Amino acid sequence: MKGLLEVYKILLSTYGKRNWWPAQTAFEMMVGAILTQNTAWTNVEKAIANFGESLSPQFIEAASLEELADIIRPSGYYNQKAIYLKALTAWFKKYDYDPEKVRKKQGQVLRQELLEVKGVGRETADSILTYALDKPFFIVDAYTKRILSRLGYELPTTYDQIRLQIEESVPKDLYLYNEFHALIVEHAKQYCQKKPICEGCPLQTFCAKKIG
DNA sequence: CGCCAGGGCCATA
DNA sequence: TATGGCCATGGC
Repeated sequence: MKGLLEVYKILLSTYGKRNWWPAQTAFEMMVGAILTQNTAWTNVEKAIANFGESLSPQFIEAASLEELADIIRPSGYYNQKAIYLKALTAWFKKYDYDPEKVRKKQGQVLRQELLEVKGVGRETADSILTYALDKPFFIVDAYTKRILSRLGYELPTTYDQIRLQIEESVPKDLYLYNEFHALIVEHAKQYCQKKPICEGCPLQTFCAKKIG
């Protein structure tokens, strides 16, 4: 994907450093990654707020599925996500709920482990790896595919093919992956919703160049 | 009222 | 491997 780094630079100069992901702790980040699946972040915020002071792996381990579902109700799919949070927490317990212990393992190994957790698919795994565990894997979400497609890039069919192509096109750097994805989300929210807003779009020139 | 949001699971062919 | 149904709330 030629010119992808240029896209990153334009977005960075336009929106500035994002300093993502909005979470206080690694565990809160992981919880947010589950709750935001196909869900508006504003609803996730309500669910997070409902935990109050008890957003901890210990609380989720002890809580019943019914209690959990009731707390996370605003985030939608609450019955499924309650199960997912339990599964994620059970995985985390193997590391004594200690993010530093998790980070001692290799990224590829952790990715496999995460994909075996019910409710953690590729995008969620890569989000957790990049934003909570310091293991760089480029996150391919709906926004990423939409923007790249509109810029004129031909995208492969599977998630990992797209991810690998992107990773081959930019320096393999945790900080860059972190910022780039955050910038993509910010840009998409402003200009790349279902109905595109090309007026004032900072990628307009680049976009026109690729599409013609 | 209908559409959609920072997906993933499962069954099916 | 690739579709399709399903899950569910809140904002617009």
